[in-house]
Amino acid sequence: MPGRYKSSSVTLKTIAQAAGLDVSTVSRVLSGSPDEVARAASPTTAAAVRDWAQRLGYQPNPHAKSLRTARSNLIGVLVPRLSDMVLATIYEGVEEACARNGLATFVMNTYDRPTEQRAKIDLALSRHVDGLILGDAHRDAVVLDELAAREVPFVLVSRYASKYPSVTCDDYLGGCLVAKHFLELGHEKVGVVAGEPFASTGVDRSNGFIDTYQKAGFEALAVNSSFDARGGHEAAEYLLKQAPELTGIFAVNDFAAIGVLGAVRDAGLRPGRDIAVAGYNDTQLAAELPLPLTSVRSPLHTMGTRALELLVSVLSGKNPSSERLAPELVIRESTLSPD
Amino acid sequence: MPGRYKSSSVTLKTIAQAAGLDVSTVSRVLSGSPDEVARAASPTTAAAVRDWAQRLGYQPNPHAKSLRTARSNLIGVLVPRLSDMVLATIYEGVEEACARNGLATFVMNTYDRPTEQRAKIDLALSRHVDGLILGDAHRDAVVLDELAAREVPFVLVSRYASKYPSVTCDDYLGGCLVAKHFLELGHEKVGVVAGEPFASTGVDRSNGFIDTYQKAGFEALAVNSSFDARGGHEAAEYLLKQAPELTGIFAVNDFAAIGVLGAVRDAGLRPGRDIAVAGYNDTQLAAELPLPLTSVRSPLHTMGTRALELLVSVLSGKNPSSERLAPELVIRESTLSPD
DNA sequence: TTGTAGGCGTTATCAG
DNA sequence: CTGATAACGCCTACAA
Repeated sequence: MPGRYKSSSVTLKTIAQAAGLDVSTVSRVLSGSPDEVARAASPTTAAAVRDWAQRLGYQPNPHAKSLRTARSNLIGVLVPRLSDMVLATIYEGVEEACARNGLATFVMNTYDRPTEQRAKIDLALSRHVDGLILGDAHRDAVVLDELAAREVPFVLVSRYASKYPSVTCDDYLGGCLVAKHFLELGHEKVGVVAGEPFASTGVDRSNGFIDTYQKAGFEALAVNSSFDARGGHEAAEYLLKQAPELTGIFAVNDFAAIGVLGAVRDAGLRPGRDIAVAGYNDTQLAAELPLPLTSVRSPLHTMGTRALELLVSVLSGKNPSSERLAPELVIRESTLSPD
Repeated sequence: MPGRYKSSSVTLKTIAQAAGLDVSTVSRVLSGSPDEVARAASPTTAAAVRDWAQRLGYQPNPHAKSLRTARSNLIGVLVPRLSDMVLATIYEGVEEACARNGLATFVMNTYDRPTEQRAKIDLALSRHVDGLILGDAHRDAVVLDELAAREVPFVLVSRYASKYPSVTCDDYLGGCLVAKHFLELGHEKVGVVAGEPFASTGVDRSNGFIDTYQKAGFEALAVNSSFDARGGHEAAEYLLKQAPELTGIFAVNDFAAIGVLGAVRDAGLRPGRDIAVAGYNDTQLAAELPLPLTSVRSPLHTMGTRALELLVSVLSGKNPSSERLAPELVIRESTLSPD
């Protein structure tokens, strides 16, 4: 019996013996809902059972329970990578909501690679999770279609795809907010560091920005990038070479924006003075950078909790609709009026 | 039967019927080690069983297995917070190593609060994890002592405490490396943003730095801080007010260092020219900042994998010794020779 | 209101 | 080498 430790091996049997009752009676008291119990056991025995359970420190064995009920109270969570602070913060919300609902999670990184996505999904399913929260959805929803075909309950978070239930930020609106801000400042030549084309986040943020500029009669220059600092750096280098006359750059992610700041400085420009830079997500870092960064705040923690609640609702057989949370522009020194 | 989906309900029984064998035989083939099988089943039946298992897509039910064997192949992982890129990267290593060992993890945030630590430990134990990896150890090891008293197998990662098995970076050495670098550059008046006093990481890094300076005949000024950008900002403000003549500041964490950069700029100083700034962990960000940051690289991913391997070794009844990985100084523009 | 009797899918012990 | 049998802890008809 290797690997054992003093776990509470207090079982229903233990309590039954202590209370001089049958195991089934004990089970009824301990697992039923309040009113179920009321109808199935006398108040005195119920009290006695609960008392013993408390005193002995009874903890139901989750494996036995899962085996019996075919429900594991386990949720699989897939993210591109947890070392992306954005997803990690969303996960904090998921975890909190899980705790409230008596659920636990398996979190796994998929690095936005479809093979990994499939592999990790299978891993989660082999552990018999009740459902999945996917933070790594691609716009072409092939993996999701497969999942739906297997009738696995799942919800998306952060990114949406096809018509699957999701909790996202209104990224299009977020992009518009930045564009309006830039326009008010008088920036006419602007660029967008647009993120990965397979993620709805980057695409919507860029489109919101670009469309708003178009309506105002200007063309915004866009280029894709990875969501990290390096990606932002490279993309901004490209933009500045392509169009040195730019006076504003919107990066769809704070980390990319940091890379943009670096590239701007490398080009001999003063971010905030010569060129406005804005990011997205209002990461903790944004406010604390040497040059505080204008950014769109998205309710990351809330997205996590709502995603879990959405999944719970799906698991209970409902067919809830997706949710889109409101972004908010936070203006800081990285966007000032041009000289 | 709510919340069910097409899970592979192929059981041993299914295979036994298909192959015309007994369940116990099938089990022996499918669960034993290669040589155990060789002694317990004829090659032909073994092949047949494996063939059917493959063809039917058999997946053992982890709950049944856990119930029977009292081993869950589940690991609990506690971190201060996953939105700290450092811990998230360590976790990536843990996850990878888990996958290799057929294990899965529950990751939980404890926010460095002892009550949360205890609560999350209990949560993990109630799920019958086989062991724990703790990334949130405090130097006063009270929670750990409790855990040890309950004979729960666990290892520490990132931080160490008391004599419990751990995988860490040689943080003291890391601090020394920075000090030597600063000394070579001719900095005599220096400060340390030392992080939280309850974390061995911050303490060791500071001490390594301070001791090296002391040996060289100089006094380094130290102040505690939280590990994030805001903490670094506040700490640096304090240091610069206390001793405006400082020409170098070592922050024990890259995020704190970013805060330091901001404070330095706020004070009208040019980081990298007027004052050297160094961080720790060589986060992705360090290289991409507008002013690239000198930092000590710690093998985060490896720390994660080694921690899991250490735990596996503990679980197999061994008494392995702790491991301390080597840091490496990465010099960038934030530390140049003083004018 | 309580007790009895399976069975969820596995593994382990015991005969044959 | 293989098959019967029991048990892990829990839930739930069904019967009393």
